[in-house]
Amino acid sequence: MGKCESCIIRQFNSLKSLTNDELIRITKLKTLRIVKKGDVIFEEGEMLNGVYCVRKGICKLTKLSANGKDQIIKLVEKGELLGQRSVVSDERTNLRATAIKDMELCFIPKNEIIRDLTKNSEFAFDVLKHMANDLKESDDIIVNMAQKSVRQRLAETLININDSFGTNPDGTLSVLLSREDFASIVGTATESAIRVLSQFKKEGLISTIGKQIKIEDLEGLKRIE
Amino acid sequence: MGKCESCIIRQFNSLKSLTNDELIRITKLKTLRIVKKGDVIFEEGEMLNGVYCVRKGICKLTKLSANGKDQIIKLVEKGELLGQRSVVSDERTNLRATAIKDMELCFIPKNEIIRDLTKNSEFAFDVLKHMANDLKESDDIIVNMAQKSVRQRLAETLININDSFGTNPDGTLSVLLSREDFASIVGTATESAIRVLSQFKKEGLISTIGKQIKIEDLEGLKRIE
DNA sequence: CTTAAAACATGACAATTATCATATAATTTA
DNA sequence: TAAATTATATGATAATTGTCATGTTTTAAG
Repeated sequence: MGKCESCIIRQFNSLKSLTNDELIRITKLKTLRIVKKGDVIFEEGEMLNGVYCVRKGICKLTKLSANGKDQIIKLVEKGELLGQRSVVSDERTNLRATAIKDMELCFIPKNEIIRDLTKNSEFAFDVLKHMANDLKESDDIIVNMAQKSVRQRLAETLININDSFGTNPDGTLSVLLSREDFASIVGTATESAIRVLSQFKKEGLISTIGKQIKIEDLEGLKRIE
Repeated sequence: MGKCESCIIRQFNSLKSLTNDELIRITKLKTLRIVKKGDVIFEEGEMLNGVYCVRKGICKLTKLSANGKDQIIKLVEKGELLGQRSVVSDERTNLRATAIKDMELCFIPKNEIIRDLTKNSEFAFDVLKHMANDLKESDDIIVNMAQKSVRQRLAETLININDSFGTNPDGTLSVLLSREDFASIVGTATESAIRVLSQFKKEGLISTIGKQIKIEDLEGLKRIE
């Protein structure tokens, strides 16, 4: 297993604010976890004993609604931290994390993170900034959920995935989601999501190769308001 | 103007983690701001030069949607801090703050807050905890918006306001909101909010005295699923 | 390769919610 | 106090979205 000091991944998250000594400590304490597509990394309501640093892959954070449906709150990709909120609050997780692609995760024990948070205010400040950004994004999602149509939300979801995760060589979105996942991001019935995607296809905004989606008219999608 | 060291309000927010020296510095730098019901404390997109500590009153945080409607994201009451997110991120505000009752706010300059955040890791950690909690609440709201009906959301809103802010001596909710405000919390048309409230009234779940609302059957409201 | 299971797709219809119109009550202003 | 404005209320109707049924395609398992 590699050393945190020389790991590039940490440049993308708050761990970049740790000192060399702190990184050396973490290198000794961290454990690697390999997770396959579809596997659950942690359940909603679980007590987390640390945070995960995502080395490879992508996962979804979901919350089970009272009506039995899952709502996807966020997609987390390589470079991001997973579980900080629960560790910071010293509470059980409020979300479930499920791998969307095969993943490699570095698990860093809670005690070490807490220690660094209280000792290294630059690190604490950086984690704070990241959480502030998450909060802003969540607020935006609330407004979208409350004020926009399924059609608008789905168009934005496609645009966001395209922007954040990019495309494969053939132009299809690199993150492969099921229609149910799309419905779960947008907060609608699976059938409704399928229907709107079919509509987009008819309008020439997207094309599909199997369940892969390719954006054909990004500007057109943006124009859906 | 009073001294921060002896102010009770700060026990309710992160300022309680400041040292006595830091509080004395803040006392000298802070300014009092009096705001009347309906007044805007800061606009969406404004650059904030500090944070507000709410000494008295309540305000709403709203975001303007693309369709021109305001969405209420959060109600902030006495004891809470206002504007930390923007100050921490060093970004313009993403929300507008409007007083719902007459308010008294202590304004603490940004530099001082940033200084304390970087010097005092206990303070930084505490602000972090508060933001983690805000984030969790926002995630819950997303799920509610996405998965529950207007009727359910409005029932929950009444319950939350009752729990968080309590009632007047006559039993009516102590926070007086317009029907438009309710619609803006729930994310629906004003007419729809009015209709559902009328329905609740017919069902004996609430009663109204003018625009004041009194919860008559809390358990009944909770049963709406 | 064949079969079973899961995911995708679409029609028909019901339920929810938005919009527009209009009326009444409450509040503010002149 | 009267007039004007704003907030509340409700009906009628349209638009959106959900649910159930059913068929097809894709994927996984044996």
